[in-house]
Amino acid sequence: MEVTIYEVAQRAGVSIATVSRTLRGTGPVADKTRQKVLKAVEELSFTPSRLGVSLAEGRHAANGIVFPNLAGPYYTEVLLGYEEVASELGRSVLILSTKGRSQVRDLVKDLAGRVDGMVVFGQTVPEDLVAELIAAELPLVFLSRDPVPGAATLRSENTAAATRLAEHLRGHGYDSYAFLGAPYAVGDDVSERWAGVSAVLGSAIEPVLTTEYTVESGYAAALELLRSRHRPRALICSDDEVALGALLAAEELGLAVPDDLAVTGWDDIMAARHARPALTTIRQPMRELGARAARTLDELITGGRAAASTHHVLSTELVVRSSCGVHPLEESP
Amino acid sequence: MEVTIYEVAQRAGVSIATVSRTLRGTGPVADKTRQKVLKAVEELSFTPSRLGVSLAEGRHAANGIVFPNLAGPYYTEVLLGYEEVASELGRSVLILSTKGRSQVRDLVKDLAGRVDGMVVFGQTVPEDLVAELIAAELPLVFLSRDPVPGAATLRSENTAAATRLAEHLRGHGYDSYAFLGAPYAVGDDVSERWAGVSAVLGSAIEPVLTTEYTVESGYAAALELLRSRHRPRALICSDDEVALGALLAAEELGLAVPDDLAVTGWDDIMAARHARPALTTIRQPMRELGARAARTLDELITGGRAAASTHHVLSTELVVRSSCGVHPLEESP
DNA sequence: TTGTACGCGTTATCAG
DNA sequence: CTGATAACGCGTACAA
Repeated sequence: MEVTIYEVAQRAGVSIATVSRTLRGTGPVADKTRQKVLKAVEELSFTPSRLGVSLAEGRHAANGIVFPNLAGPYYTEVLLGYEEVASELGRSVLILSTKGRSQVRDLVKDLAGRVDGMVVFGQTVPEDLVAELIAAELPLVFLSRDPVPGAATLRSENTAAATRLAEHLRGHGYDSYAFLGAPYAVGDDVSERWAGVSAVLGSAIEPVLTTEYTVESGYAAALELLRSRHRPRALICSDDEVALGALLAAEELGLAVPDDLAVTGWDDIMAARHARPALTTIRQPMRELGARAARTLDELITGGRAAASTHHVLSTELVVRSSCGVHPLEESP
Repeated sequence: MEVTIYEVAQRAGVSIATVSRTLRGTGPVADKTRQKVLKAVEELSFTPSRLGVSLAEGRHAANGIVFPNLAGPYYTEVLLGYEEVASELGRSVLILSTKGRSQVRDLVKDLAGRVDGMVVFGQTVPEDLVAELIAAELPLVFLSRDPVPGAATLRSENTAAATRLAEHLRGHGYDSYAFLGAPYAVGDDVSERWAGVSAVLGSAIEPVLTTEYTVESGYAAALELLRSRHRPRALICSDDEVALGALLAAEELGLAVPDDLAVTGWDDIMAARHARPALTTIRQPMRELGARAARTLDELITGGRAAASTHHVLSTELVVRSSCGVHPLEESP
């Protein structure tokens, strides 16, 4: 098997306590003794068992993060920011994607048993399980959901941005709109976006459902919509991938964007900038979201329950490109 | 703290052995006893400590995966395929990105201590550490690197695809080429791609270095190259993101693609399809790469050393779109 | 400065 | 069918 601390102790002619002290720098060790120990460690290439350490220390030195879905740029950008900070803070990161999984409960509980705390995207874990985890006092940071007592939450601003976007489009003079998005739950990002745009556009906009937030489903939904009798003049999509699908559908139908049809997205993923026409969208600080979540979680774990009631909202930015219409003056790369 | 098996045993009026047997279904338990135990478990909402289980079982039921970088669609697509399969096989997944980290050795060793095996992208871990891990008999699957004795390897086909691509471009009649890619090491993907294209194009192609594989560095390198006196007629980029950057540079210089300049990428990420002109590229089965890696690793862990010498190469596909030139007949979405 | 012995939470062997 | 008890690998009071 693996070499244990006992073998090291024996070889160095000391007790395991001395080996532990030497390696961790806790407590005093005579210089000469230290040398013997380090020599034995070197010769046996000893590495303390993570399991043993965790069991004794009573902590995992690891965090988890739960996504609805690992496909697409949005979540992976958040993950990037998260992993970077978590790793910097000396914590390993475990991931779990719930997409298409039947045993979500078990998977989440298993994950919970492997970490000192975790970040959870809204709408990925059933509410009763959420309550269970909070009751167990597991440090928790939720992303993109309404505040929960006993856990920190973090999200990007949606409603005000949606308002700005809607007003911008109205400024182009369009008279009919559609909002393209999959079924959304109360308190999630998309419901907030809908609230923002519908507040401005009123009865001029109507919601249209896609099956999911992917290029394919955006394409399919847009195709059907654009072929219908009441084709809207502008399409506000709930995320960039849906918008890219809409662009594809427009192209297939021979509709010019933005002249025949305006299209906007949300998130500002890489492809948004490279699409032609380039996509007008709302930029979300995805990496920052992940990074902040990692820091907040760390505070929750180390600092105790103090930070448990922090609820932050990161600001977003309207990025005007060309898919929403022609702009004589403004232009943003 | 947490509720332990002892409390359950006490409450049920049995020994911890009986609790364990009941919960795991190992060994016989009288029906009546079982009921008592399950009741106690329910009332205390007991969940066995993962640490205790792992220590006793001698396994983590977790795997790791090491990336050079979590940014960009390529690695995250691989991760997606990996996580899906690993999770299905009942293994948690730990991730580690080495990009910009100073203590890679320590991070990798720590990860190694938390898992039953791991997947490692080539060029992320120093060779001596690789040897160390193999010597420790840790099950290992390498991605995109030359075979290593003692570990399985898996990669996408590069050279033949590069040859096909080069021949296709030559068919367009171009006379001068540049290959855009960051410094590459022997045995990595990009060196194989260069080998393939240079074998066909000979002295008509010359390598140009970017600083990394990103849109930004592709843009910068292309800008400089395209402004030089000997502007090539075609740009073979080592990956799609570099190619997207090149497209941006061409646009800025007023060069029409493909009429003034042909551009090709590699990987077929989402943005490749949505760029205008749409990018001709080599499609790599990224998800499949991750999925296969997870399965191979599982075999290594469970099946013993049998599969340790498997070396698979997944096939790739030339995707002809419009950025490489006008095609009277062929066209592929 | 060093060593002993116990605790951490399971699983599994071996008597009964 | 059930119960002690020995691992598993380490950290650390406490004693020396």
